[in-house]
Amino acid sequence: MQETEPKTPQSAQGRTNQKLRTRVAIVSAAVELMRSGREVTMPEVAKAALVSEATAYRYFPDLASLLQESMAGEWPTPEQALRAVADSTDPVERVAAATEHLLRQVVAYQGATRAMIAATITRPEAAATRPALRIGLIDHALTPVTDAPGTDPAALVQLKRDLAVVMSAETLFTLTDLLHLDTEDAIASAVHTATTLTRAALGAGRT
Amino acid sequence: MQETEPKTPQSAQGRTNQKLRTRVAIVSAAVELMRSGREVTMPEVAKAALVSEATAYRYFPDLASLLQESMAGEWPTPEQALRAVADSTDPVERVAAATEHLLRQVVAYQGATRAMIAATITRPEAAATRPALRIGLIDHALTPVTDAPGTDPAALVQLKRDLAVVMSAETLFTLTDLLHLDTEDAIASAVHTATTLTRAALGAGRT
DNA sequence: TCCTTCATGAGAGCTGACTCTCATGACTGT
DNA sequence: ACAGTCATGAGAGTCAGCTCTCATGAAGGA
Repeated sequence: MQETEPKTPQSAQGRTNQKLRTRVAIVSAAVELMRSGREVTMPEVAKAALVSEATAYRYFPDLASLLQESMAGEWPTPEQALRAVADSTDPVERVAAATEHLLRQVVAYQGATRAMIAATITRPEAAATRPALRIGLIDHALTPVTDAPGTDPAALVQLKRDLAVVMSAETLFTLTDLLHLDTEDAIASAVHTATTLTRAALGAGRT
Repeated sequence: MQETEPKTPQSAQGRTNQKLRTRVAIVSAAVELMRSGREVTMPEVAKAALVSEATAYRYFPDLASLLQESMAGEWPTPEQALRAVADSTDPVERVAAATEHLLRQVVAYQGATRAMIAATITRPEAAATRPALRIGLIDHALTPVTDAPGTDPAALVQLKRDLAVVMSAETLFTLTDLLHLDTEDAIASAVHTATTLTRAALGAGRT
């Protein structure tokens, strides 16, 4: 019951280039603003894109969608992110690298990420596309486990949930805003938490 | 350079009863609305308290403060929360109980909690008083460890950070909104994560 | 009892997330 | 080259979080 990709005005028909140009302009403006790390608002993006706010909303139903698409285009793929540990088959090491990468990205796009959480927390439905990034990273970090035999599938599912909670912007903000850790300590803490969970899950099945 | 407790209009001086009544009316209204689990807004609270919005803001600088104080007054103390495991000296068991309790409270006051996170995520400074609840619970759950000798202090600090991340509304919402778990599965998952971390931290110090 | 103090209400104002309408004019196919 | 389509802009409007001002009237002290 839905168009798939370009849900721009009048859904994918005629005047395609114009629409594409507009969409790109909006996303580019958003990306540029995001890179500053500051908060990103619709009015700001629209102004920077030389587009009216109304038009921006015609291309993206809400701020979250815009930020989501803009970030997705900027973030390295899981492969690129984990290039440093590409040769490693040690899940613990890979998860550590993935966690650190994820959190450093969040720090870099902190303002946009906060805006996204704010826009999403009171409308859970709008969060549908959010998990893509972390899930991709988690899965890729755990490929050595997934490929190899001998791991309890249920344990793997649980580990992924554990990591989805820990490898997150929410974790970063909990550590910095609530516990007042500085960025580096927060990242170190999260990495430690993630590796602990991974080690525990893959360690053994005694008792 | 600051008054300590009742930072009501004209800080604690004359007309004390009137001010107390007003403050209580506002908090009561907030509590009543919170109990419904629905979102809580300043205009709603003010109307329910038969007070103007301006007055509400005179007593509480922002929504977060109001919700914080209102929730704090409603939540069981750590002792009450962990009564069921009061006799237990097993940190794992106690942490499990604490986590489940915490998350069930969050579920009960879901709307207010979401509003609080929304109000807090884009203004980290305003989050100052938030961690009180979970930290209190965590500390109380870990008393058997704290009291007893033989645990690496650094490991304890790290465990508390781990748990501060996992025993949180953010965790619940990550699991329900992003991973689409239902409430019970989400709680079970978080409890599992918390116990895993506790067991790992207190298990031993090998390698 | 009078008078000062001060809590409060009413309401305007500002920002941001959205929504909706209406007129314009650029683009496209004929 | 004309005409109809449709992306877009402008702007008004709603709601919530907040801030600020001004007038009022009740509480409390003298």
